Amino acid sequence: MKLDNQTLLNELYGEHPQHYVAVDCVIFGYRDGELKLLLYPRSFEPAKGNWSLLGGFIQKDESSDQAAERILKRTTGLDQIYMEQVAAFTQPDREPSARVISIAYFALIRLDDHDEEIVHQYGADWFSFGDKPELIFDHEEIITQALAKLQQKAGYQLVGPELLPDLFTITQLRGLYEAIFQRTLDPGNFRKKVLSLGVLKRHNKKDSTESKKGAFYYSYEEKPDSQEKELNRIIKI
Amino acid sequence: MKLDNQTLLNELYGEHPQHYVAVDCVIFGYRDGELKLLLYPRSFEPAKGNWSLLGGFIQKDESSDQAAERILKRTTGLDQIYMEQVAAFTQPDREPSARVISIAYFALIRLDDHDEEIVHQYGADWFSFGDKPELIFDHEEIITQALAKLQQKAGYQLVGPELLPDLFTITQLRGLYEAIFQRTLDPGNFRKKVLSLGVLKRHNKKDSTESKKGAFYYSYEEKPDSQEKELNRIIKI
DNA sequence: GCAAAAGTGTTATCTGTACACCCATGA
DNA sequence: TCATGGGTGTACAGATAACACTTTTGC
Repeated sequence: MKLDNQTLLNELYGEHPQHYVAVDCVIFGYRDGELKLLLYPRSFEPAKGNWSLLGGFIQKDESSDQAAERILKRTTGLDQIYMEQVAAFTQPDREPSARVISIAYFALIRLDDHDEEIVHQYGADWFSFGDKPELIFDHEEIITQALAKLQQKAGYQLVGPELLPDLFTITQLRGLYEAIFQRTLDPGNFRKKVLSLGVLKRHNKKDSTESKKGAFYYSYEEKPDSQEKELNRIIKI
Repeated sequence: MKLDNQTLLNELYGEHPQHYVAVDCVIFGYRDGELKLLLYPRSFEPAKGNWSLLGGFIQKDESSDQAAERILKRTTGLDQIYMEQVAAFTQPDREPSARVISIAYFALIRLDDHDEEIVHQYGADWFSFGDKPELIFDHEEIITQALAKLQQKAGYQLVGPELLPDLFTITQLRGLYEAIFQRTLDPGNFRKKVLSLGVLKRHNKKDSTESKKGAFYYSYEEKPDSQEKELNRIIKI
């Protein structure tokens, strides 16, 4: 107990309670036409061993963004991951044994990039979105809201580069969008739509693993003036 | 200091710090064609007397939703107000003298409903959105994000009933939307769009204060099957 | 040759937008 | 009667969605 520090604070806000504040990360990945979710067996009580989102507590001098980055880095070995805040979850009884306020994030990571070693060292595993185990506390609800946020983001700008390799085909990109929006999309119309955004650059190499004809690889091209075009809707929700 | 309680918690999460967690409410109103904002002179140190959002600390057994409701009720006398979480603001130095995590909300209230007495008793005042004073801490940024959230909501469903009287004209509704989106909207097109949603009910009474011809009053009609239609976009952001 | 994905083209329909135009009425 | 906002109609541009069709190549 840091009583000295506590005393200082009491002069200002001392009559108010303090709370544990955690971050919980919904980590999305994509492989084989399916949206994946990284889940962990909880390593400490309560609910030790049950499947859970990746989480941790906010420390004294870090923001929730920093805490989420720190936790993600520690457990997956990756940094500079795309992350976005989802919402704060604050029901007093959302954890049974202590009151913990949770600030939820979603993160998008490339499945092939990331360090399998570190992930497995924590007993973590990737689950298909449609086939996930029962989760502790309100983590199911957190995931639902995280997916809604991801759909919203993906509806306004391409989420290719965060979840796919540097080079990808339009069909792979469509597969990703079908996974995110949980419905099929017309191949021709999708192709025209994403190419019209003007942010994809075609390469001369072809991918021949998924079709006999072979499909051109594309990469995401960072254009400083491409912002405006991106505001057009890609998928109408 | 509730040391006994503290000790219990320490068995689980004791090594982690705790934080003050506040809610800050961006309270929107609408009058005379302008979006309004309810601001308070801060009643306690630090920054006492400076203009600020309405805020307060989350107590032991309440959620942030409940805290926001409690604070709003205490200061405006109103309950059952539409409120929505905006985001958590967590920069460690966002307040200069102590670390306070803030969960921001926006609230929509009808300016004519609310109890002027209670509001003024706290020295609070309504400011036009375009003409607000300098605010403490990061409250400017909170307001920016709150407006973005409001625009998003208003783009997908009518925000008439929360901000306007029970009976309103289409022109008044358009004025509200013009204030929210900070741009002019075509009168004819706006009328057709909102009426096509099928959620407005025309009354036989007319309002004659704003035009010579007089305009029909409408009210919001709660239809159980109107959900689907509401998902159509009202304003393209 | 055939199947299967890649890629292009065509068309009907819907939506957004600009704007013309009549209506009702208080000043 | 005329200015003003209320309210309706029209017409064009662009986006959406369904789907036909052609290309390429491994089997």
